[in-house]
Amino acid sequence: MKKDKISSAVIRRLPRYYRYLNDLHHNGTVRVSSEALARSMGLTASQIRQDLSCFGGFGQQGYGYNVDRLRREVADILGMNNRHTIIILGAGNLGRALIENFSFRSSGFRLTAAFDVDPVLVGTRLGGVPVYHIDMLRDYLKEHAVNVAVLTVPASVAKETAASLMSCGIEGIWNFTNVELPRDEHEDVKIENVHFADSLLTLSYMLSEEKV
Amino acid sequence: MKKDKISSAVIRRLPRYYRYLNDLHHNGTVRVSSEALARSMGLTASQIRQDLSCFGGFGQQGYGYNVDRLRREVADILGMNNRHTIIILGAGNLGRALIENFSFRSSGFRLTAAFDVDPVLVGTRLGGVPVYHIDMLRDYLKEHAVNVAVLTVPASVAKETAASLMSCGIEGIWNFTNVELPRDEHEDVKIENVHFADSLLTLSYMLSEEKV
DNA sequence: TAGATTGTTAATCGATTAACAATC
DNA sequence: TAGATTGTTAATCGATTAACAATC
Repeated sequence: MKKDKISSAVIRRLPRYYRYLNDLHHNGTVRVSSEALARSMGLTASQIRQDLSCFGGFGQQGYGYNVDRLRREVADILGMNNRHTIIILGAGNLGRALIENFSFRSSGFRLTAAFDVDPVLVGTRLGGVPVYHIDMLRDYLKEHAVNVAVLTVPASVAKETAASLMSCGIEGIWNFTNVELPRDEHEDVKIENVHFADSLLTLSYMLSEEKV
Repeated sequence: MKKDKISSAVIRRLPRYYRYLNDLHHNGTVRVSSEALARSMGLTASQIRQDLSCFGGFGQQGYGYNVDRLRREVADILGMNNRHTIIILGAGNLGRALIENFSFRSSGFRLTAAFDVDPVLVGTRLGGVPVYHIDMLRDYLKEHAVNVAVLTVPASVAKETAASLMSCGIEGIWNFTNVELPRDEHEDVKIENVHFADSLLTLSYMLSEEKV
């Protein structure tokens, strides 16, 4: 599916392109030039054209880009049409916040189940999905094709839960614990970390910059 | 406080250095070489020495770095000793997850209050902090020195809430809404975005890479 | 056709890696 | 002292920006 290796700098910008294009689309904007898009995103037109040309020529000389077409192309590049299935491990506040308020669908994922150890939660439904006991995880994964797991368990059980997921053949982990997950022999598992503390510390750094 | 302008690539790595150094410290490790740290973090020793030398010489030839000393230096560079004060706007699931499970203290922040519009929550306490009605925000900010606000409100009110914070002189916003916040005339406000969707889409991209 | 804007090649800039003298 | 490892300078690599011919 991929020609050359795309640099991670480009990849990290793709979701942001998608977000802006989606907004433009919902505003009813039909065409956009690299110049105009660059201005609104705070990038250079050159960079946008360079980035997009990694994947093909989506524009037209003298016209620019068709917003809807480009939006769909970017969605496709991001794999948003791959009907990924996702489950969530840990239905505490954070897990619940994601289940109830995050639109997995908008990113092309179908959330099918949540897992927790709390007897009060197990057997209930949250935001439309059933909550199972975490002991049922292996059986569930055997019977359902699941690509990705969201890890919102306590840090103390993060590593073992991740190991269990990997041994069941999970393809990706969206990790919200502040634990660095070892891949061990499962080198092919994709891990995307959301490190809240790293993010806040970056802000902390920015606050003390240029003071004095 | 800063000599030359530090590149954002370096800054983004600092919290990760802190995390690893903190772990080493808690393991009782006293010294570490750039070589050993690089191996465990998946970087090159050169890069670590280069990064750290932006801020000064914290190591010693023939020995390496004293873990505790370096950890404290990095903490200081990150501004973790600046006793920042933080409030949180929006005490829904995500806000509550942060209030109850995220250790602001470990990042050098003191969480002092939460704000929401839900009459059931207003007047109560969550995780040790009082919940006020969001109408009290301006008054609260007048009477208390607050550096940073966490934005966990619904997307529909994100922009106006941010504008209100900025007009009250907030220094930083930790933004969890999927809305791009305009700075308008408050150019000096630091904004750190946590875009869940961008993160998940990056994972989605990685999943479809190298397939075929 | 004339004007606008792409895709791409070349030039520049910045970040990472390599090398090594300094020195603990 | 000999060995280890830093901090820094130089070399390389990669990413961003500039320029422009192609063309809608």
